[in-house]
Amino acid sequence: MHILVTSLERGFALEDRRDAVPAAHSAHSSSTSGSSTSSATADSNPGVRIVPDAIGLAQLVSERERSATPGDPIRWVWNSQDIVPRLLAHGVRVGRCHDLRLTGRILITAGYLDARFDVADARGGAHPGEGLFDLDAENPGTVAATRELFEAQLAAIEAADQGGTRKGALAFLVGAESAGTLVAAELRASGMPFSVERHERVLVDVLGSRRAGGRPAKLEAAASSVRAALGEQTLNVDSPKDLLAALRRAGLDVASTSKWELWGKEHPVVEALLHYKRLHRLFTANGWTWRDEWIHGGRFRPDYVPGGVVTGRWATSGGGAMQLPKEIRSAVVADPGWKLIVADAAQLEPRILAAMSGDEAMARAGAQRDMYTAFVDRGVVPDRDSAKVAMLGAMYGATTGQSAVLLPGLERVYPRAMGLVASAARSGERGQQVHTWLGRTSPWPPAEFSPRDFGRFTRNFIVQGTAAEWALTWMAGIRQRLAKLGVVTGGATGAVVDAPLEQTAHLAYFLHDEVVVHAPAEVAERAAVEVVAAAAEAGRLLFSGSQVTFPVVAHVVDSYGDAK
DNA sequence: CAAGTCTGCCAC
DNA sequence: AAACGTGGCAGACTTG
Repeated sequence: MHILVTSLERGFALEDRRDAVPAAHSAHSSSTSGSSTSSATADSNPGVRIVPDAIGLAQLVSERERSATPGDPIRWVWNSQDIVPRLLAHGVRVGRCHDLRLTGRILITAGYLDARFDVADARGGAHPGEGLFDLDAENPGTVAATRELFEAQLAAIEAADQGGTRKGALAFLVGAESAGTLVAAELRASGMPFSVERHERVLVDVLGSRRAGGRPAKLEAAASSVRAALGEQTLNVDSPKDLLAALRRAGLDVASTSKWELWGKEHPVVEALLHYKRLHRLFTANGWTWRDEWIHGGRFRPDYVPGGVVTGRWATSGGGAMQLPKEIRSAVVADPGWKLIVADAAQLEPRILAAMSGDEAMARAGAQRDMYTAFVDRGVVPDRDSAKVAMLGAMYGATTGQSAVLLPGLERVYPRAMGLVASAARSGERGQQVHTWLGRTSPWPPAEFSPRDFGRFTRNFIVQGTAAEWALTWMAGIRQRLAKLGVVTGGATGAVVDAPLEQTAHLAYFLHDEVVVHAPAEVAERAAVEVVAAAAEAGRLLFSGSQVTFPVVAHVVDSYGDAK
């Protein structure tokens, strides 16, 4: 059963759809069908209900979720960005949804859906200028417009999947993308446990004590060391321009002040400056100011942005969540009586390439626990480090350096895999679109573009984007599996809605190919098993028949810093 | 002086 | 002044 929800400032409208699979409809003749449905009102359409606020909606959603059964599941249709966080604020979780905004973006980028259905424009298909998600109780025509948008999306997905090589891939992608919105909202709602005390220990150890209005002692000392090494007592170390000039006066042949350029240069200032840079970075990016802004109530709550990257990867907004340096991960600590499960997928992108290319030889390597070691055993590369560099170079489009040297070896042994990324690169160079495994489509190049650069982009897009699809599938599976572990501190088990986030094992952090789960200690080992199992299941769901495996290393620890 | 751009570094 | 993909962010620097 589909249940369509539109939101507004003062309340919500909700419409039941009893037909799980809509009958054939005229998604592309909205100008006529729209006029006939736009007059629908709550009175004339008994399927439409209007609730005054988020609490009312939460109650309704909760009731419907409880009534759902495995044989009669509910799929909520909405802009989850607007609605899910408000439901979570009232303690209500849902099982499945269809996100209109992210689905629309996928379909429109691919050219499967007319751009006039773009939710981002906040216009209903048949009602230009009318806010899709700005429903007014006196203007329930918006419900009809939203329903029309949904049906147009379903029709576009159906048509694309019929024409695609793998039936149902796009529908699966839309489901995974939508599930991602639920995961993202729950990640933010639950947050990652973070110990201010442990963080303080790191800062004091590395930087010295916090000093009101000033810089900590060790940071100042490091700056002084740089000035001393350069013999320039008044140098402003934080000014790249001044620093570069000072370095050159000291006889260093450098064109910038960056680490890679300093590295290896013979001069006493190098070590001092690299040390200062490390301290300065910690101070500015993850120091006291960062903590005051982002850590509240023992939780780090970054704002995850599903689909925030063109490839389908997530982005985050605020707090630098996806750059959390290893240096401060020791401050991520489980609550008393709880554990963290830190899990990361081993060599995810090479495995993705092996699976999606159907390269038998690479798939055999991908069936091994350590794919890179399998490359070495095969005699493709001399050592494991070379294997890693070569694979990354192949997926990024390296043309020089060590990885480029190793490429011919890879091409000889793994022709189909290398051929796939080379083909994607050629498409980009010609200004064409490419597709991930599940059918996410790359954007068109800008009017002025460098063929070489855009080729490298599309080369990487297919692998990075498919890896993101695997990760979405993995997390959606983890979410479902953790919910089944049930409520430990009381209440019923089973239905998602009955497992409040704060009381049961939940996802706490995500980083492309890595997750952190926060779980009561008594279910931590079981949660770790589920995380590993969800990875294997994600592999089967995406690449049924492939021998490539997706091993996950899961550590049950008290602190993120204790994992590897 | 606010807004935009550049530099450099963190993550994958 | 990066080579070799995707990002976010702080602080310096530039511009209107």
